[in-house]
Amino acid sequence: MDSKVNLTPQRKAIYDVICESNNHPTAAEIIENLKENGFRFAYGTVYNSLHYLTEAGLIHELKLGEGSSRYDGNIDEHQHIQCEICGRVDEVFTEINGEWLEEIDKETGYTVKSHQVILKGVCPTCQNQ
Amino acid sequence: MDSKVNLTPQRKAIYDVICESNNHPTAAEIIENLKENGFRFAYGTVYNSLHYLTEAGLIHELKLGEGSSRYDGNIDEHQHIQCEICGRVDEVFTEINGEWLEEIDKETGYTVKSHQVILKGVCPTCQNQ
DNA sequence: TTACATGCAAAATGTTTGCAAAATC
DNA sequence: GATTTTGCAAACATTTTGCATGTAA
Repeated sequence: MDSKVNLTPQRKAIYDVICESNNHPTAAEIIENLKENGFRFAYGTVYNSLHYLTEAGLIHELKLGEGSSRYDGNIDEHQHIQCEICGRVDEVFTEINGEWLEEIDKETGYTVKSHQVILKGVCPTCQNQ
Repeated sequence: MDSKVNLTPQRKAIYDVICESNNHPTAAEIIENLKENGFRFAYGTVYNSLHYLTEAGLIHELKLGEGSSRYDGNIDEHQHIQCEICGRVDEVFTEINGEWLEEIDKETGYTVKSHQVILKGVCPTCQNQ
């Protein structure tokens, strides 16, 4: 299916920024980053591309409740933790217990399709301050 | 500490709407609901009051990644599940495994302070359709 | 009187949309 | 030449802010 993905120069540049960033950038951060690299795309183009890349499954859109979405180039199943102090977002790969989801199914009557865990805490760097 | 909460008529009306709603209303829904009850507060006042009530610990603000916040009058520790089809939000009381959080601590180096789980699925009503 | 609350409108924020121009197949 | 993508600006929705007015200890 990857063969069908139409990676225009703009989309590629945006995708690269997301993958090279280690901090789940927001759209605004992506645009800023692009400027530093000499690109200057319109907001519309960036959001367009982000939607396209998300649709294509190359990136994930993270809505952590901050107002602006963040974007993640790692498409493996994982969760996120955000530092309350500096705001950085890191990956969490320890998976949630499957039994827990079954419990929810029973408790709520819902057919559970997906889950997103947003953890908050203090990152190692901020702990040393 | 509750004795210090200053429940003005506006705040009380807003609080009542949230508690009486069984569907975690958004600010817009709260305003609409207030209108039906004959109140007509300014947007600023409603947001002001929602912040106050959140600060006071009477309600919780839910950010489920929809663009707009929802508000919840149930302040017991619990999570939420949202129907992908009709959008309604229900409570989930089955708690997450404590060991899981300790794992995260070890894996990430973060001091985990809180966690929010957002489940998506299909509610019983929508399943029958 | 002093502090806090309200109403209103304007501003800020993040995102989406419409459309003409450009690029691609 | 048809389809898709881009760039830009305007529109949009939600939330926040500033300030004058009003209310309560």
